[in-house]
Amino acid sequence: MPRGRSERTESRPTREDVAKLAKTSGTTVSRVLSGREFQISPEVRSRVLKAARELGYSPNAAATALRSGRSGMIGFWMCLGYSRYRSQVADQMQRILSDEGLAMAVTDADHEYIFEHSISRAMRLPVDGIIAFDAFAAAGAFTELHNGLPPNIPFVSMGAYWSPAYSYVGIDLKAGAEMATDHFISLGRRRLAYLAPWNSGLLTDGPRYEGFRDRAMEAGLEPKTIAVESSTVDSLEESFRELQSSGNLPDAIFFVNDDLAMDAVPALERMGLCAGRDVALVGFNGTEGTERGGVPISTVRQPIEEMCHLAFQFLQAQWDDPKSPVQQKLLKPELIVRASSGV
Amino acid sequence: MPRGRSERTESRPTREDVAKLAKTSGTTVSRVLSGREFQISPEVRSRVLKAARELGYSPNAAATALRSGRSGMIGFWMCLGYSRYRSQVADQMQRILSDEGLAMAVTDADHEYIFEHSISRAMRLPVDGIIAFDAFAAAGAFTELHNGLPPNIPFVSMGAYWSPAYSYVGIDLKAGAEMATDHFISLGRRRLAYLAPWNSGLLTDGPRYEGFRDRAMEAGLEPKTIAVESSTVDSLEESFRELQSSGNLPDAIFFVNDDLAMDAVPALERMGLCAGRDVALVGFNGTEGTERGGVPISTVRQPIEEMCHLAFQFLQAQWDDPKSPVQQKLLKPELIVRASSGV
DNA sequence: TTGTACGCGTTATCAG
DNA sequence: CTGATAACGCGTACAA
Repeated sequence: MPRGRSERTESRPTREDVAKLAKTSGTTVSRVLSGREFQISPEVRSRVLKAARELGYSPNAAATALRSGRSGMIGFWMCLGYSRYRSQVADQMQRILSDEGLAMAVTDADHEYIFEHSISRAMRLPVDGIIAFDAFAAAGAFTELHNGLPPNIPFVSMGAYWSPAYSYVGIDLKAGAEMATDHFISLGRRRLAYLAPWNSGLLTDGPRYEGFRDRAMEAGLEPKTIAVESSTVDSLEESFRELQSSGNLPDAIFFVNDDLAMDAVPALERMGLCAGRDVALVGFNGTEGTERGGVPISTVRQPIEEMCHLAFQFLQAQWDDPKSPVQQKLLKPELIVRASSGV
Repeated sequence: MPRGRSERTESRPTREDVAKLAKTSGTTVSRVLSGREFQISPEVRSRVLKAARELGYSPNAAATALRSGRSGMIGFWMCLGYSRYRSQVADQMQRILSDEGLAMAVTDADHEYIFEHSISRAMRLPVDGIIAFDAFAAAGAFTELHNGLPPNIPFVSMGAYWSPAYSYVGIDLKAGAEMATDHFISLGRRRLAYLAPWNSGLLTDGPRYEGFRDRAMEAGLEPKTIAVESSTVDSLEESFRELQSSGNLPDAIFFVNDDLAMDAVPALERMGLCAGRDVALVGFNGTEGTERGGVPISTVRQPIEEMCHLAFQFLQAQWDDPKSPVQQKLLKPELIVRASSGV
């Protein structure tokens, strides 16, 4: 279907095209389509609506954002990639923003070393604010970019990483790891291990490892680590069998995330071992699904809802008063004890 | 809200602010920061750079997009949410776009019934093109929105759903399901079942189910279905045990996705059964990870790379010539036979 | 090599 | 209720 009889080229129709077709002014077109309750005569309104449909008109987002100064979009920086936890967080944030009439644009917070590039790409989006979730270098890169100045766009980071220069809702992962480790110790477990994928960079580094290591050592125990190849039942089984054959299978394992802990149950079963009895397991994140199952998984639950709500509040504070001081809060996770750590 | 006259408020610095501080013109500022190779005297260049840093200036994305007509952003509509497959597709697309100097903004393609709302939210972003992946109602809603006109913004859908009115790279899921089913039959399996989560809407509907059902019936077999509660080992085990106790355990199961198939292996083991021997398994999507493992999973592999590359090419075609005809291609998946379907 | 001037498509203000 | 008109911040032809 060819475009209407106007002399326009094949480019996108503008407000004025609609106005001409509806025999009215551009202003009126905007008013009708704005959604807000203006006083418009029914005839004009319907003419505008008809013309807009006919031309397939939709407002130019860039122009709207430029003129109004707001886009109704929040940039959400996170690592795309397979994780139940991330998925839940994104979902929760989406829900909060949606309730506020805001939309969420997710941009990939790549890997650390190309973050500078990544950040400039993400900046190509007109957003009213930015929330960075578990984005390692986000806060740092942002600091770098603004050279110590307050950011010219509301920015909040949340999750595992943050920069002292900006608002954040952090999670005290180390405290979580300590809880899990203390839990093992109080249960009388003596051969503790911390398990993470070998290539995650989290095996012998980061707050989870540190919390585990410190508490284990304080208790006079050796803080062993287990590197796995990937997040699969088979990979776990392989690692466990190796340890078993060398007589080094732990009696308690703290996992870097719940997905691994959940897969460990069938892995142990294949070896004739019982999670909770032979080996105590504690996962991390408090992912949905850990509670269901033949062996419900003990886990260190992240306060996802609180984190997201707070992050949004911190953003709102910056809207209300651009020169308000940074707001920073460190949340503690919560240990949830279930069958997998021994009855 | 006081609009700054000559005296700036606390709002974001503009090009002119930088120009003033660097004692030059806005044009020069743009030229220096544009990245392109303009002839600028070293002194002026460094003054501009310094001033920009000092003010924490970054160009207004909306203004840039409005003026240039391009944002360098591609809107990627997909369902956020836990799935290895989706994750891989997003990653692949991100890579392709990144290589082209483009950025990707992911917006959640919600649930079907609120898609109209969802689409208008996504439209608030100035993007140079839109790729919709496995977004059920995207194509339909787009059609609705444009009332049969060519979309005023390059649009391509890819994956399981599409609209005949627009460019798409579809995947023939039904053909994939047929391959899997034929495979079972050729192996001599007679008690076939198709397994999906009960709440996915895919259990007795959609091309996967249809392909399975048709081929099973053509072979004179009863096309049974298995509804599971969730994607966990435990949930699968429960379903299997129920079937077993009523003497209805199939000897071949076709899964709606690989994640479920992978979890089925340990679930069967818990029951003393062996995947591949007692029950043949075929997954769906060809997810990374299916090939590794004690029992490598047979799967119907989606041509992720080809799909993404083609979708991008179709987008490019619309940039090169906005009135180019729609391009549509249906890709066939590929059956990959591994141990899980019986040696 | 640098600067001036215009307009991208929209929203907001202010007259009628 | 409706319609001119002035920005919003930037890219770029054109002039100097």
